Amino acid sequence: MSRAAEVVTVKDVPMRTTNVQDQVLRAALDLFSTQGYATTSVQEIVAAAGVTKGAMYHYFSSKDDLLFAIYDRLLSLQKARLDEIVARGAERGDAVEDVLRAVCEDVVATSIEFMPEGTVFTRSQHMLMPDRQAEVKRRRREYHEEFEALLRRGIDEGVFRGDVPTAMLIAHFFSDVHYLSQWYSPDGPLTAAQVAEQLTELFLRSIGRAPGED
Amino acid sequence: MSRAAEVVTVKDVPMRTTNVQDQVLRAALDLFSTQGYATTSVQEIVAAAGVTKGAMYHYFSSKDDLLFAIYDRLLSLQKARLDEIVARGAERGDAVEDVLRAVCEDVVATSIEFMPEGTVFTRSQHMLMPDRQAEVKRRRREYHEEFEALLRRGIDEGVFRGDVPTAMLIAHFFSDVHYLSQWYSPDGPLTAAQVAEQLTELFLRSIGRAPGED
DNA sequence: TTCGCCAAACCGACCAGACGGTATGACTGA
DNA sequence: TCAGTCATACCGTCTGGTCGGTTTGGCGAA
Repeated sequence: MSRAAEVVTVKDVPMRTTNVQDQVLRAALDLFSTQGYATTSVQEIVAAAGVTKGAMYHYFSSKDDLLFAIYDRLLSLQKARLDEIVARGAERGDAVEDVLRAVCEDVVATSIEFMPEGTVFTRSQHMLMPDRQAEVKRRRREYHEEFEALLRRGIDEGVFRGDVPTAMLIAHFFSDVHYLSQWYSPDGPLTAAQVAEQLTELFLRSIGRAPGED
Repeated sequence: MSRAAEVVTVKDVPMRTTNVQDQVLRAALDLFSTQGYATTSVQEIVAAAGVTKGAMYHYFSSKDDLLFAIYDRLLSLQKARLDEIVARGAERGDAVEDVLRAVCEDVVATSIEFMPEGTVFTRSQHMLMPDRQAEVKRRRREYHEEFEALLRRGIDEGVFRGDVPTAMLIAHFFSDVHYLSQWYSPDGPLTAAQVAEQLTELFLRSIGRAPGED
């Protein structure tokens, strides 16, 4: 992201520019997640954001750019959190199960917190320009590879089962993450933390070494 | 395969009408699944199907109608298969785990077979007209309720765990089903049957009664 | 303090084209 | 002749994007 990274924030100056970007992005996220990307017009976005089309096109080069900015923010955030949890686990010398549990619970909780982003992600990824789409795929793969390293370590140490391809285990877990927006509601009986804990527990149990396995 | 199962084929009659419908639906499915619903124009569909717009609008009332027809076919098919498997299990007196296993493996395998439909389903459900969308939701709920009945039976019989809400168990399983189109490729190393068996096994292990549970 | 100035921020009218959908009528087999 | 089937031409609407011009605010010079 960091499109507005170099905006110098002098005290007292209300930095209008960042505000416009924020408002537009917020409105775009809201509309994309409820109506879908293709059915939301730029006109609608700028109206909801309270700015004009001219202002929007001053900061974003295209409608596609808005979509990518949303992805970018989510991908960066989740990757940073993953890195941090893995690093902390390593320096503490935690058991691989505990690290994986922390990772899983965090990504579920974060995905709930950023559910609109997730909705847009699932529905509209194929609408991105091809190069942007490739970039998104690349960064997702990076994330999965770091996740897979944990799985492999657990398999090598004999705490996770080795009879199912890691690719399937990865898909098995991230399916839950991506599916959240299809069923979870914060108004329902379950808190985000409960969902995170229970889904993680289900996953960990399914990948645990089978009783009779060598 | 036999995707066009109930088409009545009168001898010698080239059944043009059904052909037009089929061709249009096939083309729509193909384009919707690769480009997305909103970004595919009616013009493209009829061109790919080798018919004209006039012909298409003779059989379908709107573009929305095409989308719904795709959903309708998939929902009907999977519901019918579920009903049949449950009924067969009941008359044979099979154990609930075995019935559930058969159901899970079948829905995974079927979802792989009809993956384009699944892709469209996931991406474009929110583009349907509100009443159609409600109809889709209603039929999905029906399906889930029948699935939930199996879970409840298993919980009552003490073979499935009772400490996680059934709603979450349902979501946990169907997340795998919906996520298939995001990662599975028939050209990859895994056959559909293998994926069905392994995902089902992962699910069944995660919902099995915990060792220390009462 | 005030003025002049300039770059960045922003405005909003405008465009070419594509869209979903329709009106009309020709063709065809019964 | 008549109902069903389809081709063709067309319509009004809306889209993402552009562009010439205007406003704004910070700042050096007077």
